[in-house]
Amino acid sequence: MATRTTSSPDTSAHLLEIFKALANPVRLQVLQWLRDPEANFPVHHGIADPHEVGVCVSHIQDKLGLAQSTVSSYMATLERAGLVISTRVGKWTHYRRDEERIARFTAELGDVL
Amino acid sequence: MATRTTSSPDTSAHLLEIFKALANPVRLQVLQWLRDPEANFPVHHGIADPHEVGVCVSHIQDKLGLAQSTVSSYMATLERAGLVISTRVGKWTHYRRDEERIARFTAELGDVL
DNA sequence: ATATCATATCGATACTCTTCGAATCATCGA
DNA sequence: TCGATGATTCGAAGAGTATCGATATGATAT
Repeated sequence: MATRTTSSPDTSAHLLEIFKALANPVRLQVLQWLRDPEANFPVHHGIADPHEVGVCVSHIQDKLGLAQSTVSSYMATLERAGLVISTRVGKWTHYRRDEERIARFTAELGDVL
Repeated sequence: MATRTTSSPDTSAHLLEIFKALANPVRLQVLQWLRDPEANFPVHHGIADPHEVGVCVSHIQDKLGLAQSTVSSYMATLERAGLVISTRVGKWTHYRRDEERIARFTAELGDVL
């Protein structure tokens, strides 16, 4: 039985926010990289597996080659859209995909689009 | 047997173009209105059913209350993204959803996102 | 406490998008 | 062919986004 843990009505405004977040090549790329953290990022300093906590901002920044402030702001945008979840472990902020909400988005998109 | 008529590989660039087209409240709204032309727009002057040809720009413009040039440009954006199809009947340009491509987009989004 | 490291926020600048009105193009009817 | 009507294209003003460097916050270790 798949109980819906996270609840949020996916309003039209929120739908728009998701599309805006995805309408940028860098953010879209990062989201896709995060599908397979081990394949796309170096392992983090002894921290548990990346599927748990995610990938820290510095690694994403290294791979993108953009300013740190830029990356931070992009990740915040993705988080506001509900596409990623941030977890702070010590001084590192890790981001991982919110698979549940992404799945719900792609699944229900046909009904609302 | 569902044969794929329209072929286009849905490249990452095209995916981005779709998201950009959808990342605007007006364009998103029009696309949703076009799901049910009869319910959302007045019937056009004797022309066949709106599912065939679609809705003409003037009707969309009336409903939106934006300048005609603006509406025209929005519809062109939606068309470039492959979300609508335009059909010229006399002096009227009609737009309807490209249901096949929209369906493919929503169906395959889970794989690519 | 303080120095240091990872992130986040702020302020500026360049670029893109939104939206308009005016000019142009296309089609129909007289 | 001419004038009217619908649509597209063009050029401009304002709003929003991308991106940076500088500064601020939060955490760790000394």
